[in-house]
Amino acid sequence: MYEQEEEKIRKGPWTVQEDMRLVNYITLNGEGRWNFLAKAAGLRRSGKSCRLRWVNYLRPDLKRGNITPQEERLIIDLQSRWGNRWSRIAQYLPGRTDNEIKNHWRTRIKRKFNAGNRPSQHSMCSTCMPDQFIEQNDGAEKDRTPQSNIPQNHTVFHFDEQRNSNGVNEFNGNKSGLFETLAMPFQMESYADMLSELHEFLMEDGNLSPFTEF
DNA sequence: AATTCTCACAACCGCCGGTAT
DNA sequence: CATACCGGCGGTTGTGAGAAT
Repeated sequence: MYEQEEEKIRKGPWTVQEDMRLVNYITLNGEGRWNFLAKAAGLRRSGKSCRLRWVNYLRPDLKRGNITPQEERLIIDLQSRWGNRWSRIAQYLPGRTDNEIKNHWRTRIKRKFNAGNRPSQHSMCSTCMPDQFIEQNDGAEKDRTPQSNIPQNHTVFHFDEQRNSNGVNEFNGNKSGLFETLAMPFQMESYADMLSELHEFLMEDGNLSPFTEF
């Protein structure tokens, strides 16, 4: 009875323990094979759910902080070109996820449009999105490797870091998840630091490993 | 102070295409 | 070739937080 309940796939918000388990497992073993990963990490989650949590929230290369005006203009331009191809659009905004862009579009940009403030289409082409750049990447559409065909030194990717009034990089406080709810007193400069602190914590704690039940 | 409304976003769902068997 | 499985995508929903009343 209870054991059957235990076996059920969990849904809903992720707990700190689940986040830690997932981060720890992927850091040690890499991502992919999500269904296997979910079981191997001892998570009572679907592979899909694990992938989503990692891709949209826990990935180390995510850019945290508000969408900048430059990024917003890029989103508007790319959306006008390609429609709701969010994953494709996300490839041109390093550190941003398709989910994040989609949410931003729906909740902010679209509302602005509905209010009659729609900017002219391709409004940023001449400044931030040279045709040469567009064409180059259109031509490489089949190459689905994110960022693999993005010119490293192109100005369009030189977005400023989101900084707060103290000039410190903003680590956006999301409503739920590892960063806000961790009880540990992390003083982190970057996600990499957080990961190493997390690993230290896991090793010291001794109660949590990817293979122990909780 | 209490209630209602609005907004933002994390997470789920269903579908589709690619790959393995 | 047929089927099953998996991962990725876009659409949608649920919910917490803050603002407005």
